[in-house]
Amino acid sequence: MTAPRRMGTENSKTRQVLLDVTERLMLKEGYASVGVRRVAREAEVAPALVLYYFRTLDDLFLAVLRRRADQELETSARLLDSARPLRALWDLSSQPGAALISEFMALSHHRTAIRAELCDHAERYRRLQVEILTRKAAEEGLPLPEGVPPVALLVLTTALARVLVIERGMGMTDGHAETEALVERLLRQFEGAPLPGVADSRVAVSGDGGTA
Amino acid sequence: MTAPRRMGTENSKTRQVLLDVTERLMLKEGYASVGVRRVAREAEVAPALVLYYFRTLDDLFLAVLRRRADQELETSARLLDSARPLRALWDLSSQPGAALISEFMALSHHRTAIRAELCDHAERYRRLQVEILTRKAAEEGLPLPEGVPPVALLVLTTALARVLVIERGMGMTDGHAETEALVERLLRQFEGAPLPGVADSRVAVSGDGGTA
DNA sequence: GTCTATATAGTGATAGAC
DNA sequence: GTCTATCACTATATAGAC
Repeated sequence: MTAPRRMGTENSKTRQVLLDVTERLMLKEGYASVGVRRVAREAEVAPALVLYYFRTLDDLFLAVLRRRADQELETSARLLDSARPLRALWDLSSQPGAALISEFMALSHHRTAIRAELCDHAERYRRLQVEILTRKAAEEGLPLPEGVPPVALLVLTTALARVLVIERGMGMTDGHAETEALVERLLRQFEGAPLPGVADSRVAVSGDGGTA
Repeated sequence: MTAPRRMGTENSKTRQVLLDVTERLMLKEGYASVGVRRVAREAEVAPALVLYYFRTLDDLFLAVLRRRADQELETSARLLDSARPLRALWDLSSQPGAALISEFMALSHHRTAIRAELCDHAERYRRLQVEILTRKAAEEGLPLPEGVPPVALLVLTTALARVLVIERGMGMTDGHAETEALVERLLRQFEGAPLPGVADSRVAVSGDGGTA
């Protein structure tokens, strides 16, 4: 029954710096480069201070994940609720920072506490997006392809963007230009699509963009 | 000028076991779970034996990567050269073992020797597939969508399959059924597509599959 | 709130016996 | 070909001074 260890407050500036440093480190050098000493060095504080704000390394990772998850939920909700939700989703998922979630996926292989949090976030994130897309599809003229469930469109879009971001970060660019051109063409088709119910509101993957 | 350290031969059975163990470990618990002692324990040998076959841990990772890369090149070349190359590609990329490359991508963030090898493999892999797909598209009746560069089709297919494999491995299945149904529908369309040049050989993402 | 010092356990890698 | 023993280093985490 020893006294509980002391711990820093949530709104400390140092705490934010530690979160920033960890996030940057994960993106640049991968989760394995994150350690008490390394984070402390980058933040220019003593190693013990890291464990003053975060009891364990897992807590540090979890805090970074939660902050990012909240931010993603907020940003995506705002952007998706626009005139061009699909393009917004594509742009959002194509940001370099989107690679952070992939890093957490890799990390979660051997940190089970993180897997739970990550699965939870992914589920909430996807459901929120489906809800917004579906609502917009019902309410407005809807720039969305018919016959494709919003959730499938969501998975496809985010998956493709995510892989491109990761490959780009590794210096792989083979086929990216062609793929991005294809996405751009599809997005334009959705955005320029006529009202639902019209015959050629379908989305042709091939073709010159018109109905010939 | 000390004598070089001793080292095992390429075709040793123990060596193969160590490679198997490492690959399995990476898939199940992530690259961070791979260590000299852990691999030795799983293979039921002494830790020093791992470093007898692989001078450093990097060498072990590289050997696993190279074996997998060679195997992927061979398998994909064989499968892609079939009547339904796209479906073959999809099935191949959807195997659980495909997650290994993702794990190496994460690992390569802080092991530069691995990044080079991985980029090299990815480039050769993609080019081989493009070459086969393009050749088949030219030679045969071609079950391929027009207006979409083979390389873009390749990136799209492998990216989507990869993300689904990873998510499945984490227990996330949200939207997978709908996405797989969409892929299945597209694959069927390609396979059942008439000869190129015909008006409706285009690929409709929406619609009931016919030209209505 | 931040530090120094340290406990305890882990790591990759090496030398040399069998 | 496989082992035991060990070196040098790093890891997370804790205790307690300032």
